[in-house]
Amino acid sequence: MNDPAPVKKPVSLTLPDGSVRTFDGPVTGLRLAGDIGPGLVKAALAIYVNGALWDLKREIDFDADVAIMTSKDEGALDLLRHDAAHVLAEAVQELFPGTQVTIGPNIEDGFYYDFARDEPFTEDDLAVIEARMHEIVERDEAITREVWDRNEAIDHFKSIGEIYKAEIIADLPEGEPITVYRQGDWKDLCRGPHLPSTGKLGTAFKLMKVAGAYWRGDARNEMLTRIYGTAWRDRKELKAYLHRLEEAAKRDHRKLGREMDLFHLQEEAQGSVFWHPNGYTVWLALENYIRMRLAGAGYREVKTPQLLDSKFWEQSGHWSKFRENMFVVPDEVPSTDEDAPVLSGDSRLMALKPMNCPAHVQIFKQGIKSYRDLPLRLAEFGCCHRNEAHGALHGLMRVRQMTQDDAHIFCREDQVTSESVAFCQLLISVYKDLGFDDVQVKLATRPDVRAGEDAVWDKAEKGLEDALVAAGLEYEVTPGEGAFYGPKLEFHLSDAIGRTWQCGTLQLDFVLPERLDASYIAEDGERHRPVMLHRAILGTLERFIGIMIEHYAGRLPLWLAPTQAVVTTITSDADAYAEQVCAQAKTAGLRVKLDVRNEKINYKVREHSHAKVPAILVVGKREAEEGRVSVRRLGTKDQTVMPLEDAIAALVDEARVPSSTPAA
RNA sequence: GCCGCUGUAGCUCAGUGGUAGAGCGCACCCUUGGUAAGGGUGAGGUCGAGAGUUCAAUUCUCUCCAGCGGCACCA
Repeated sequence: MNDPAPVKKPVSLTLPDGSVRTFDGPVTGLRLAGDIGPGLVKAALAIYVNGALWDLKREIDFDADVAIMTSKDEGALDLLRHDAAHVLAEAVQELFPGTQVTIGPNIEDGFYYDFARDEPFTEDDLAVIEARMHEIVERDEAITREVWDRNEAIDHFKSIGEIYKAEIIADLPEGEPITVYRQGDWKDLCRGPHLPSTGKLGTAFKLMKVAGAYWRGDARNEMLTRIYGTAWRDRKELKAYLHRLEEAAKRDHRKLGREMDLFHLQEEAQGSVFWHPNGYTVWLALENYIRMRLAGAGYREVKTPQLLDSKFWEQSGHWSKFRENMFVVPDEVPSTDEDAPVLSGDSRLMALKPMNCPAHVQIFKQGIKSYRDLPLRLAEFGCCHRNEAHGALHGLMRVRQMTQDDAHIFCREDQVTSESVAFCQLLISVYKDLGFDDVQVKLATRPDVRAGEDAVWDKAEKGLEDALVAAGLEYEVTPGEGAFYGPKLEFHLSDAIGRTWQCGTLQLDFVLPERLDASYIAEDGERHRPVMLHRAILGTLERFIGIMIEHYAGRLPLWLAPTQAVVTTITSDADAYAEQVCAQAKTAGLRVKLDVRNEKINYKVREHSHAKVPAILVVGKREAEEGRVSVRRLGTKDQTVMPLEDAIAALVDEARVPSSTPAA
């Protein structure tokens, strides 16, 4: 029996300008482009069909709103980068037979592909692979989409030794079409869409680095070898991107920390910071600012022990949940005999605190608390130690000894929302004072394994959400990412190269008060559990200062700058006057240094500019005679000559701590 | 912790199977110069640590340590 000839149904496509083109049957994006103009065939990369992105060579057999994507479109880069990942994979499999492909998505600024190979790639391989990628682009291999049967696909990929691909297919939801993209002799399972041919990728790509990455992002799985690359529309964009990376490297807080003499790290205390006088000046300015803001928001500052007995941590739950991150110390007098073992026998175990919360609960528990005492807000610049994995350490951003601007709010359940709102408002106000407007906010909701009843979680999550809305914050929900004891808000800031770091946080906790038996007497005369809010604005002083250095490229606002002004001379004739200027500025409360070295003014200006000193007060014979100073501000070449008093007054005004009341 | 790379003077980096070099910085001398490097002289290095190969190792091999880039973890 013959199939009846398919009835050709006309297809009408509506273009973005509203015009409609009708074809006598199914039509590809490519044909539509040709119908519109030959230039478009060349420029077209893919086509939007009712909002979904399709391959140009896929037949459209129904009426639809369409838009042809060219490299100018937003989203074109994603497509380009995804194709670059495929070309990378093809190149790798050509060059290194037996290498398995896994996944290769586009990411911000580029793409990567994870390969399974006994021998990991090294950076030397990149040049060879990249050269092969260029060949594949030159071959201009046609890329075609095929829909496969699920089981056939699994069998096929298994048969060619691609067990990861087979696993991916097996895990795809039933009913999801299995699409395989063929480019030349090479093929890969992929959702698509893709460019019509490899030639469309162009030459504006570059392989950047190799790295290890766990299969499916799980450390229990085997490690794959990942190749990162970047891809752009044209060479000019690629060059601009590489330039951007170079510029970002100049703002690296580790580099600036050295250049500005702020801090250093050394291997005998890895992960713990040696703060130099300059850096600690910034620290103190920031800490005092936060101290002022907290006092204004009704917090009381406390200080709790560093070293606590292991039984304390057992009670808090840290011993079972967090011990691998804790520094444990035996409480024993070490042997003074050089040849004897340092420690012997069985001593009690102590641990350096990794968090402040259990200690704050102890303060709460002293005496009997009434509902009238709530909310009780206990703040501490708490120095904590966490034994972070070696590979996690990163300058100031990830350390082992950290000082949090920590506080715990003990309150009634009905106070959770108002406390959360107040916290968000405080946080935003602080970030604004510190120059950060661009904050990524995440609401991490209940994880699968959790303590507490769902009704409580409902309330807690809603409380946090309400707080975000009340504070006018945009946020993203990260489901399942909350702590086991409660949901949390995370406030992320970006570093110089776009990596984001969590700084502020607000976590609701219904578990710890229970575990440590904290209670208050309510109006009904009964004992009730308080709710605990763990919260930090900066997160840790270390990380926040690291972020600030990069954010400001070292050019800290005057109130935070270690040295606010340098007074320097043209010739030694003005030394006496310079000393007077310096003394007067100091008296006015400025952090000022005197530089009367026998060096040329060019040299001294250059040096202090490199050190990121915000203001240079140059004095020569003329200024000395007139009681004036020549002010040169960092980042400009301008010089303003003004009376000494005016210059000092202006600097003092600018150096005022934000949100502080001006001196009367 | 896992994968890759790196480790030479205070900093940035060159270099070599026969124990090392530059620029900047530093010290001293000359220079008193109006807003991003004035000139000269000099002092600095167990070439990350340990083992191995070798007549000889900073150089080659192995182990360890640390740093860097990712992954995982996380403020």
